[in-house]
Amino acid sequence: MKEKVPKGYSPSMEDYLEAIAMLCGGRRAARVSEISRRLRVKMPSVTSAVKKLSEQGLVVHERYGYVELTAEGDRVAEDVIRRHKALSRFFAEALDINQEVAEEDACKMEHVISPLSLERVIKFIEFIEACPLGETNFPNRYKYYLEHGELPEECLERGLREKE
Amino acid sequence: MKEKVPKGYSPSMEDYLEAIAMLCGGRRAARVSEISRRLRVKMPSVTSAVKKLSEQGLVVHERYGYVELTAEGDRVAEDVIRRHKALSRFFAEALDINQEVAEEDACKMEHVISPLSLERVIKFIEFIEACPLGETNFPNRYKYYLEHGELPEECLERGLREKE
DNA sequence: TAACAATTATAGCCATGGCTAACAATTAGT
DNA sequence: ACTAATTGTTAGCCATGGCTATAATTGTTA
Repeated sequence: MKEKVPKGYSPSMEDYLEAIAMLCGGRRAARVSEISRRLRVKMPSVTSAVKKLSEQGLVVHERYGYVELTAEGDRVAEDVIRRHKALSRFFAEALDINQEVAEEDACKMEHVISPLSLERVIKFIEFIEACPLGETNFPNRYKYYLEHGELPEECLERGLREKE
Repeated sequence: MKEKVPKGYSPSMEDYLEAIAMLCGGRRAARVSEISRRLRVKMPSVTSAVKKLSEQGLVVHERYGYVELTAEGDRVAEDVIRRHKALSRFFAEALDINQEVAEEDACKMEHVISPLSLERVIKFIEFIEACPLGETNFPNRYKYYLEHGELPEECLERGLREKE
């Protein structure tokens, strides 16, 4: 019972937890070599990170063996993944960015976004997906603007009407 | 002529450049103590950062004197500021996040966002500001959804119409 | 089962970027 | 002009998180 309660973890440690959770994928545990490959760091970096995480009670790891998340580690990892998914969906679906770049940006931003902004990003996606306005819906108009550099007709017409 | 051409700078160094540019604000140069206060780091941290920046040709600094950006330093700083402004406007105007949190998030994300995503964020703001649809415009609908947790009428009606 | 390959760990280095404590220069007050 | 306060620098510490080189363990296979 000496926990600092709602701790924050470094981007690096969050990356390790996320990678381990993805590798475990429900079933088996993760190997050091797998984590190393996934995060594109060398194995000694993984070993020392895992050591640190295990001292913090986030993973269990026996020498030359598997790496597994503890309940707490899993909780943290799932939260990172939640942030990641929200951001990558936002980039891909709302901003119309290709999947690869969307993932890359999500990977970096997931560590720094505030809880409030995260919730708003999620609301935003919910909203644009739940509000289906056919041809005139928001994503379509936005994409038209992206492609043509000009506003679509609907916007222009109404804009003019307002002005006079 | 030994430059690595389109270098990338660390978040920390970008923060220093940004702070110096803001403090110089066109006219006078910056003092170490000002940078220290603005970034909430101690003065020795500033001294060593400034030393590094001057080795990289981004600032000019004479002992016990002022810190000024070089042309190159100014170029980099302006780019950081551009990213910052785009992001904070996006958070504040598009996601309806209060100014303070918008600034905080922009401060962190400005260092990691990809050029593509940045451009899209800018386009996004341009779009929602340029497409004025009165009561039924996108920001209004989104804010309605934020406040009520329910889609506004326009969305619901059309959504139903589509289904049958 | 002995030896080799693959995997993992350890030791120890390096860069980054904070910090404190102590010292030095500059500026201001009298 | 002298001294005190302010400002800035230096030296040196620490944590983080990479890395290489080398050692240890495990698993496989002849």
